[in-house]
Order: sequence, then structure tokens, then C-alpha cells
Amino acid sequence: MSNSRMTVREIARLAGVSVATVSRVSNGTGQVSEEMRRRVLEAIEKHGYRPDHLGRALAAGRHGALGLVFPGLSGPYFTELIQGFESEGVPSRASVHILCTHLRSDSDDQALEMGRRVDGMAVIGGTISDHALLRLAEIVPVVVVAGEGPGDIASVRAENVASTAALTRHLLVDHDLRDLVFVGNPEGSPDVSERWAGFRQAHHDLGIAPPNEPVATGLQQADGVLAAERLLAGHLPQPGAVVCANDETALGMLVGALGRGLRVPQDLVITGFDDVPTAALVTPALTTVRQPVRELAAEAARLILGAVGQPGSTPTGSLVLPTELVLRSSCGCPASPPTGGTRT
Amino acid sequence: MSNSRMTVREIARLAGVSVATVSRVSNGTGQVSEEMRRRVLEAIEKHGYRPDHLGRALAAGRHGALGLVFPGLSGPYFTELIQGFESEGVPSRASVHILCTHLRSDSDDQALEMGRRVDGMAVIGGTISDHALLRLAEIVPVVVVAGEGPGDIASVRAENVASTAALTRHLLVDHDLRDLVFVGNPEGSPDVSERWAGFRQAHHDLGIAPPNEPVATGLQQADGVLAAERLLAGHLPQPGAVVCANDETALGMLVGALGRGLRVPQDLVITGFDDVPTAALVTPALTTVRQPVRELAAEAARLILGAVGQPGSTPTGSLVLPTELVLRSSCGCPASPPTGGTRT
DNA sequence: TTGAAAGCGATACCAG
DNA sequence: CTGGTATCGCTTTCAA
Repeated sequence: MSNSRMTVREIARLAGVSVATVSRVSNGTGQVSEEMRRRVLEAIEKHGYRPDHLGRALAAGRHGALGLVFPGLSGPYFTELIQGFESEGVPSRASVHILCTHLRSDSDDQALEMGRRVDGMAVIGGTISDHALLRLAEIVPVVVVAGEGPGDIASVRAENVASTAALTRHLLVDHDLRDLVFVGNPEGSPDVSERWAGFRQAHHDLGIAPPNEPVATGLQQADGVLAAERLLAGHLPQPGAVVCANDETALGMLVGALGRGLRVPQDLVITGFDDVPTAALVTPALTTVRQPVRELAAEAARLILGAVGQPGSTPTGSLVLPTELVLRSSCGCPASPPTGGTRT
Repeated sequence: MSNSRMTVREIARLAGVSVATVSRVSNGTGQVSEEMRRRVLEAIEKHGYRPDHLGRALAAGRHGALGLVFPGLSGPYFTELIQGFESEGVPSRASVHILCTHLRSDSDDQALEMGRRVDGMAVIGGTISDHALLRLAEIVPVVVVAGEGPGDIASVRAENVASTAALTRHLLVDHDLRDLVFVGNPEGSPDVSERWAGFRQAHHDLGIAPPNEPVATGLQQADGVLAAERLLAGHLPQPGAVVCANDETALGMLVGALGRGLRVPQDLVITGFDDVPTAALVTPALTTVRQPVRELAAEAARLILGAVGQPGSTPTGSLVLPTELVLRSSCGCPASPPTGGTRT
């Protein structure tokens, strides 16, 4: 019944009409008499005809697809990102291509190649070179997510500096902690770089001696566990608090600390960033900064989709979404804070 | 310099040759004189021409893309899966489309829609209906990953039953544990269903009273933390060991237990499944079953790619990849076992 | 070796 | 309303 080798021409022949009429019926465009419509619909139904995507795309000059380029790190952050992006594409019937550059050296070329297969792209900050980004923007609408692009390429990101500074200040002032250490690699991504900046800024603003170099590590949970080992096992002076670049690392750090018999927050204060689902559930619950990841991705998709129509109109401007300080017990705050968070 | 609006015709005109020659040069097919080749290459270079993907795909009758359908759960498992799949596609210059059904009701339709945009698809077991799978197989080569398809649709999965049974037996016999509880929802996915079966089988084989109903929960870390609450907070009889459906849940359970002041494995034994990176790093290290997730995805991609050439030749047969029992300390085994694991 | 022309599958303009 | 036909960008016979 459903032969997938059906074409407009075949259906037209079978229904005894022209291809133009078939096209009109299958797209609901133009005016078609009831009689014709019935005949065509019947033939379509009977043979299970579905217009070929390639033919349609070629004629329309659109791929009906969006691209997403990310480094390929695992974890809830990226999954959330993908889903936010993808769900925004659904209404526009745009499918999503993904590309995990995964530290490969030919990432630039691959991204460029993807640029010829989609109508627009979102690129996570720090995954490909600025040069490639610029070239990409000549081909399709591009927006940088969680980072900043060169030139006036649009970007969507979360507020990092002020919120991390607020978090750090909270530790320094409200809990009177000292010797904080930052866990994360500022070189690794724009996000971490900004958080590290906020961390230092808080120290500076309060006239407190600048912190030591960060413990440069990855953003996965395993990296957090490893960092815990490096930080807590040795005979080094124990830190007063550990400010992690994201929740995953913080969670890894928490497991590492707990597994070592340390009490959190009594023996060690730990904070994260993101507010992933697990953060609120662990004991002690993780103090962190909530970031609207899904929104970030959705906003990026919207920006791109909006520019797809007008040729040459790559979106511009940079959008910074607000974040929210979420005080829980891993920093020493009472278990049930009066409010879910403080707007930054 | 690099106008993206270049077409074969333009280049042909500019180089003073025919479109056929341009095509031959840009694809390296056929015989072209050195002189012509030089002229064409020059024009291509000068104007930054790159053949349009749509035109090429339409002419070739191929999309140059593969599809991956998954439920949309977060975590290292799926990321690993995506990357394994994607990296296998790269050599064949096939890009990857993804679709997170995310429990949506129209998943079947969306998957079918995707079927018309790719050359082949991998579908995670349990994400779409058998009916849809069958229809999909009429359109493109399909393989089910981590599950079993209807009819003779190919499938690639890891060995679940025997390995979970071996793990359970280890707990029951070597550690003389009783009152084990299984955490995971057998209805949720084929994988979990098989693991639950292995869990029961071990009890049966040893003539031990069958276990209680499983604690049906999701596969994310947060679900594990929640399960810990449900299981450990009440006044219910405490379980002798918790066999989790995957590492993520187990890790969540571990944090939950540790955060409650329980000692693992002295007060509670916890095991997982997958052997994600974090599993080996936490304290105590997690006893689990190693599963070759990346290989699973790569194998699926290979199967699909192999069938793309021959029309109508959907791959068949089911491949079951071996898993490996990894004994670490969360079950009570000594911290450094002599061997990394035992082949199942 | 090279070029003219016929598709690939669908859309849309322009007459009728 | 309906049908013929040019077009989208590229590949690939088929002759020359």
C-alpha cells in the first residue's frame, strides 16, 4: 500500500491531474475544486504518498533544519541545551543536526560543512575558532550560545560574573569564610572564564587578598571527584570553601568529600553553578546559581528561526539572561531558606 | 571573495567550461585534462565555490545523514551513545540528526518524518511503537539500539540478564547479603526490564525467596537521590543491598546514603550498571557492570551505513555485546581487586 | 576529453 | 480553477 517510491508525477498520473494540482493539494495552497481535491487525496492516501523532503527543500531553497555545535561534554547541561533547542525547532518543522566537535582538530571544517546543510546554526562558545564563526555567518544565520562571538554575531548567554561574585561575597561576608578555591578551567570555556572573573572580583571589591590560582579541571562529575582527591587528600592547607565552575563538578566534589568522611558544610563548604535537578536533592542540598539553560537554547533557536526568512540577515546583538543565586545548605545556610533564591 | 551564491553554472561560465566538467573536477570523477582542471580549480578557489548539499543529495538520491531517536534522558549514557554514533558517521561524511521524543505523544509521527530526511536510523529501544518501527523499516534501514525490534529488524544491545544475575549472585553468595532491592522501572526500557529479569533469576537459581517489587523510578541521578529518600528515610526494614538499574541512579543513591550518615558498604551495599567514569572514582568505588555504550552506537551506525547502498536491504539479525562485571568496594569487596573485571 | 541535455522531486509562475 | 513548464543545483549518461 505505501510505496515510498511515489512522486508527484506518479500521483498526478494516477489521479488524472497535473503535478501542479497535486502540489497544491498536498500543500493546501491555492484554490482547488472539491472534485479534484478528492481525486488527489484519494490517490495520495491509497499509495501512501509523502512529498520527498529533498525535492521540496531544493525548490524552496531551505533545508528545514537547524544545526547545533557543541564540544561534546556529557552531563545534564548539554542535554538540557539540546532539548531546549530541539523543542523550539519542532513547531517550525525544523529538525536538528548536531555536531560534537569533541576536541577534534578539524572542528572548523566540520562546522563549515554543517553550514551548508542547515538553515541556521547555534554554536556553543569556545567550540570553534572566531575565524570559522565569521565565515559561517556569511553562509547562514549564526548565534553563539554561552559565549560571545566576534564581530556582531548574535549571542545568548547567562549572566555569570555578577552572580558568581554575589555567591562568592555571600561566602566571604555572610559566612565569614576565607581561603576559597575556585575549581574549573577558565581557559576551557567562556562561561567558566566569566565565573572565575566574578570570583576574583568579589575578593577585590571586599579588599580581600586575591585567591590562589584555580584548580583547572573539566566540567564533568568525574573531574570533580578527581579535584576532590587533589585538594583534600594531600597535606596542603585545607580550603575554607570550594567554589565549583558548575554543579556537576560540585557534586563530584561532594561525593569525594563525603566519601572521605568530611562533613559538609561543617568541614568543607561547596558550591556549584547551574542548579541541575540533583543539586536540590542531595544532602546537604547544594548552594548554587540557577541558570536558564533551556531558555538559552530556545532563545537561540528563536533568533535563528527569525532570521531564516530574510536573506543575509544574520541576527545580531547579545542577550544576557538573568541568573539567580540559590542558597541551600552546602554553604552553611539553614536547611530551608525562606526564599528559593535571590534575583541577581 | 567567497560568495555563497555560486553554482556549478556560474563556475562553468567563469571558467569557460561546461557544468559537466566542473562537476567532474569538484568530485574527482572521470577524466579531465590538466588544462581544464586548472582553470576550473582556479575559478572554484577564487570564488569560494562549494557544491550545494541539496542539489547533490537530490541528484544522488541520498541525504548524507543518519538519524538517532532517543527518549531524551540526560546523562553520560546518552551522551556516550550520541558520540559513538556520530563519530562513526564522520568518515562517511554523514551528519547526524537527532530526535528526543521526550515522552511526547507524537513520537511515532516525528520519527516517521525523520525517516524521510535521512538515509538510515538508529532507534533506542522503547522510544517509539513497534508499528512505527515497522513502517520506518519500509522507508530506510533501521536498527534498534538497546532493545529488540519487532519482525526481523536488526538490533544491537548489551548483555543484561546474565551479567545482572552474576552481580546479584555475587551479592547473595559471596557477601551473603539478603533482602536485596532493585531500583529501576522494568516497564521503562528494555534494558531495565532485562536487568530486573536477571536480578530475579539469580534469586530463583539459588532457591532464595523472590525479591520484593522493584522501586520503580527513572534513570537519572536525581531519581536515585529520591529513591534513597523513599528507601532509607522511612521506618521500613532497611534493605541489605540496593541493586540499581544504572550507575546514575546508584550514584544518586550513594549521595543520598552518605548524606544521611550511612556508611557504604558497611551499612548499605549499592551497585550500579554501565560503569560510567564517575563510578570508579567515588569513595567507595562503585561495583557495577561495564557496558560498551560507545561500541553499541558505533556498531549500529556501521550496520546502517552498510545497508544504505543496497535499496530495500534493511539490516537484520541481533547483536548482543558482552558486558563485564566490575567488582569494587561499594559491594564490600576489598578496595583494590586483583583484576579490573570478570568477563560475563 | 568535453559538452549538451536529461533527469532527481517538488514548487510556482503564467496562461488558458 | 487547472495545466504546462521553467527552475532549484548538481550528477550522469550519451554523443561528438
